[in-house]
Amino acid sequence: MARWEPDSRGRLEQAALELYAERGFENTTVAEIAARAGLTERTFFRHFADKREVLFWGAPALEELLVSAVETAPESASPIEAITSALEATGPLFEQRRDSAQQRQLVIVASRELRERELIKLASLASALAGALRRRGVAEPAATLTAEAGIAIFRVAFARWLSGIDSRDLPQHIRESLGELQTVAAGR
Amino acid sequence: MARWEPDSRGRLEQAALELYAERGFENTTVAEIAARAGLTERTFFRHFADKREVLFWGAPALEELLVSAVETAPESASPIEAITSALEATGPLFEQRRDSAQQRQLVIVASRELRERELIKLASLASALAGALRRRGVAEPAATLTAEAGIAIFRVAFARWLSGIDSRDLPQHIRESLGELQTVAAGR
DNA sequence: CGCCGTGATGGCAGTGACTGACATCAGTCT
DNA sequence: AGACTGATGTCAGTCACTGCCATCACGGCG
Repeated sequence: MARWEPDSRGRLEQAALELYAERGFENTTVAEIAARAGLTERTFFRHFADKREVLFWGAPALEELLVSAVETAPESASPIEAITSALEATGPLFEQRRDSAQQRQLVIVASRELRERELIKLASLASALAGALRRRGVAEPAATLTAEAGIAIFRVAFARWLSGIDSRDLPQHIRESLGELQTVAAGR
Repeated sequence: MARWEPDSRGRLEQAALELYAERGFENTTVAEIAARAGLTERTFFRHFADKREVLFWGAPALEELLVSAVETAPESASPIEAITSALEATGPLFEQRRDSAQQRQLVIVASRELRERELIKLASLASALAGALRRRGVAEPAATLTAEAGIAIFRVAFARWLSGIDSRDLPQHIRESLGELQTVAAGR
């Protein structure tokens, strides 16, 4: 028999999400999260750098997916097209877990500290995307501007998709937000 | 005679910037900042909500300036034009203090916590700009997308201006970044 | 003239996030 | 069997941040 229950990291993630949702991020202590997971505070900090990070374990995989999608986009695709199609490729990753994504988003928007953390994750994503564009031969500042525009598109599309304002799927929202951005950028 | 030296808030800002620059944000305690300003830790927290906020006292004025510039832009101006011209209007505000803006930016970039705080300030700016656009009759999601695009333009332009890569002034960099964004958005 | 309210500050105890050092011990390797 | 490893626990310590109460120059007011 194993010495400890398995998947302590997953139990910590689960416990943290539950508690943040129940009583809010600010009103939850790390000791409480650890207790619910049957562990101690010290162990929490061995798995996560801080109290916020426990909600963002998916970021590295998302970044990897996006970057490789940009890198494998057809040579002929324009920068904004490469970024947009990469964003669309994240559809399956989110569509399955719409409910949990929604709950997580509710928790994040309810806390300033968590919003800050989300923003820096998105900024890191933008920076990685800009790097991938540069590897495709896109010069600065076009690479950075395109990546930032892509993140803006994603933010708007993701929010609309989560709000369930209509029944379109995430890639459709992304495509539509791209169109909107192109319209406003053109000065219409 | 005054009971205390005047401008304790300003002294705290000054001391904090100096110490963050000298030994880094992480290696500076609030007690040290307060001591250099001839005050106590408790007083620091009466003036600033936390250790990061001391670097961002200019944000409300910037937001006010940008919002009123958007609101007073000519009726005929397109949304992106209204935002861009508002951003250009911040030129004088920064041009005078280029050196201190540069030092401040060095401090911010060196610390993850400070970068997070900067990002949420910019996001709050974007949200305020989107609100101003809506008051001009711009619908969602165009308002949000235009505001976010404007912030991206500003970030790129500001960084290039600070880097001193050439001798153009901030409004010129903003105008140029707008052009770049329009080019990449169009799919070129 | 003397009393009183006000506002900025200091002092102090307490909570909670996070860290470093060391101990424990089931399972594994040799 | 004995050494080794890796995940966990224990504990003390630092520091950000908060609540509460004390202090006291200043300005007004009777």
